[in-house]
Amino acid sequence: MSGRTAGPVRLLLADDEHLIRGALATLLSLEDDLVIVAEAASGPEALAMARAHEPDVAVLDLQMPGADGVKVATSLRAELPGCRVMIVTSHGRPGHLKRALAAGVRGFVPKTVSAQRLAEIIRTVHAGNRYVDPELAADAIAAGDSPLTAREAEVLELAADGAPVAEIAERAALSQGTVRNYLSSAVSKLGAENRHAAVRLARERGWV
Amino acid sequence: MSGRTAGPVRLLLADDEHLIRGALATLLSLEDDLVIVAEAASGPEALAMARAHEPDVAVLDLQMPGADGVKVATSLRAELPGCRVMIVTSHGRPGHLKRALAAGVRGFVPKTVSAQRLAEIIRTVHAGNRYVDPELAADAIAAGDSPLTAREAEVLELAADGAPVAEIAERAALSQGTVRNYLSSAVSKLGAENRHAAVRLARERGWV
DNA sequence: CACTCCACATGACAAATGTCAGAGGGCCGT
DNA sequence: ACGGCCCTCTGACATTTGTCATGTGGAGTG
Repeated sequence: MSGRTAGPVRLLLADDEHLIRGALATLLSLEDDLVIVAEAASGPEALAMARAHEPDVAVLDLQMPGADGVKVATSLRAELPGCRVMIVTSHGRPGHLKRALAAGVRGFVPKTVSAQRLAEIIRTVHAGNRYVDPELAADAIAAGDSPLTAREAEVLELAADGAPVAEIAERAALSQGTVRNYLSSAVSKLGAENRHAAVRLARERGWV
Repeated sequence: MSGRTAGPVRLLLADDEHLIRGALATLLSLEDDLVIVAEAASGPEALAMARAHEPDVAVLDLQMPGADGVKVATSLRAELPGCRVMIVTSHGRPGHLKRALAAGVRGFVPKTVSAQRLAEIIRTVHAGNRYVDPELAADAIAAGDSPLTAREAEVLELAADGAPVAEIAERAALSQGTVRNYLSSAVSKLGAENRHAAVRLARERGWV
């Protein structure tokens, strides 16, 4: 019993880029067994549309205003367990994949695939299977697990926008010395030159 | 005499995201007066395709592997003066617009427009007019001109990836003291807290 | 229970960075 | 020719980081 037993797969399409979303909607509609029942241009809108139309599969862009694809996926998972969620993205950072999988996403594909291929993957996901782009999966595996402790990651994240230690300490409710220690250990664990390089590395690997 | 006097507008479509490019190609083909004569997935490929097919209008994505849209536009301008170039982008930073216009780009639109609208804009550009998304234009105007001197901008750029002063000094062939002075004045001109915030600001406004 | 992580802290020191003042030379416009 | 920018440099100083040693206390595990 995967969604409806017969009939077309009912899709929700969410992407803030009208051009892409419209084009995609047209192309996917060409497939006999796929029908777009709703479109959205932002995270919250996607959520609302999903509630209203209860699609079989939600195809979400990763980066949207309001709430990103993963956040939407998390909410969807709770509210509409019958709705499979898949994410389509331009920038395939390993971290996004990890977060997405943790949020119960069933499909994760880069926008470099063809519409044909996407349609196939939608069917795969609808059938109850999972699909992850092999390339992205390989990256994620190569990146491995974060060597950072929770606090180190938190402090590193607060340091991301170039804030001085004093501000980080305040925002994390830590002493400045502690912040510097965490930063220092994070930097050395990542083998980075300084905190900024460390932030970049951690971002690339999805550890923040 | 703009391109061919009659007949359909011959288009080159360049975008590294197969999904988008394919979808776009299909949608634009629906317009009677537009025909896609070539597609490309990278900067160099776009250039090669343009040489081979001499399209009337080249629709380029801003971010592509190999060479970004603006670089391609610059080359195209030199090699195929008859080919109008327009840029389509997801991320509309004012700086990109400025660079694009300087490279002789005739149209600059965000991917949030509809395909219908894009088709109209393609016609506008083909007719010899220019088109710039009003929103992006407003941002660019609001950002104004850079208050940074050439050197300040250069040093700030070298500082962008978190390199230490010593390295910046070496790469710019300046003394460390000079580098710190430039950095300092750039930071104060931009009203930033530190060099990193300054880099971010300058990037946003297209001053680097 | 001992052992090992982790969170959190302090204090001290070296290195990097930010800020000032000053100073010479070049280019441009009036 | 003069004043006004910009480029370049130096030296000195305060502040901010990065690094290290070291300590306490809690949580989890063998």
